Amino acid sequence: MRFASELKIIFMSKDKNRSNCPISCSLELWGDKWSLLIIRDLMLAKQCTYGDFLKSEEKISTNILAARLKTLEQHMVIEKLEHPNSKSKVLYKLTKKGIELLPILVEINLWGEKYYADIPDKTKALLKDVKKDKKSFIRRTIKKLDID
Amino acid sequence: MRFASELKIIFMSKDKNRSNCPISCSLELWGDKWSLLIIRDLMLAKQCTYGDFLKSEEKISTNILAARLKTLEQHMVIEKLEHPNSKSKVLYKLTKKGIELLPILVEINLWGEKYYADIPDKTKALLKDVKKDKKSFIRRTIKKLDID
DNA sequence: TTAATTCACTTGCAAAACGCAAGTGAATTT
DNA sequence: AAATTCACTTGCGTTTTGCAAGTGAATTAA
Repeated sequence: MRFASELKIIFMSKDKNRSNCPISCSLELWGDKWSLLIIRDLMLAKQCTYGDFLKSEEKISTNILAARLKTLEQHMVIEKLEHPNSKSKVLYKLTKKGIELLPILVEINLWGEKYYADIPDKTKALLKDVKKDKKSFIRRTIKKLDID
Repeated sequence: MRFASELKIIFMSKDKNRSNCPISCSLELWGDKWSLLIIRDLMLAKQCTYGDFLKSEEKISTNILAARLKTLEQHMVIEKLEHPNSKSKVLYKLTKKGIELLPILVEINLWGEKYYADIPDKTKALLKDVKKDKKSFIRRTIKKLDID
């Protein structure tokens, strides 16, 4: 099935967009309940293994995780790296395109903080930092993520 | 069924969240391929009828639209108004909570503009304005949406 | 050196969500 | 009075999700 499924990607590359609206196009790629959580994990941890994602609080199921990782990789939002000291482990990290989703995640975080209760202390602390100087927070975080 | 379905909202209010992460909670509410397009339409048009949403380029199907409008209303992101000169029409508009999604939509728009081609001229013009002064754009747009 | 464990996935299957087309009843227009 | 518009609802086939169990390669433990 390897070859067949790769052909599928090349020739049937998920037909036409609904529209050229950048919001609509973006949602077609990562507009679901899981993709941005994967991105979030990578923003916080810089690099994650498959198992790391599974350990996250929201308990994504393994088949969904595999599917999301595949399409995010196909669309170059994330990339795979080989683990420095293990052939059986795989490292995932954000590409530049993925890192640039940070401002979106920041705004979602701020909105969510305003309308949901019992925000974890760790998140609160982070958002306090964000609110002190949003631009600087984003610049600093991107810098951290950018270095290999 | 009116009363029964309202009881359902009160007593069976869609059990537990996956986590208290504000991103995760936000995605549970509007993390799908359609909700933010409804919000987008309301940001641009200020008020929409049911039919207006159906006319949007992305062609949401009517049952999905009805479902999304219901949950967005239940969570007080949008509200219904009676149409000034027709009993058969319904007007939808954003609440304060909904209006405050604007920064998220702006960032999605900017990201999407960067990574997708053939962005409509109207959107390009809007984003040019955004990039000139993001804060001012958001302030002005919120002001416009706020006035009844 | 072999057996157990870990790792990144895949597979099967039931349940839920989606997408399309057609239908409904009240309000409005012709 | 009849036709049309309006905001939905309903039915139904297809797709996606979520859960549990399985797979094979790599690593660790015995």
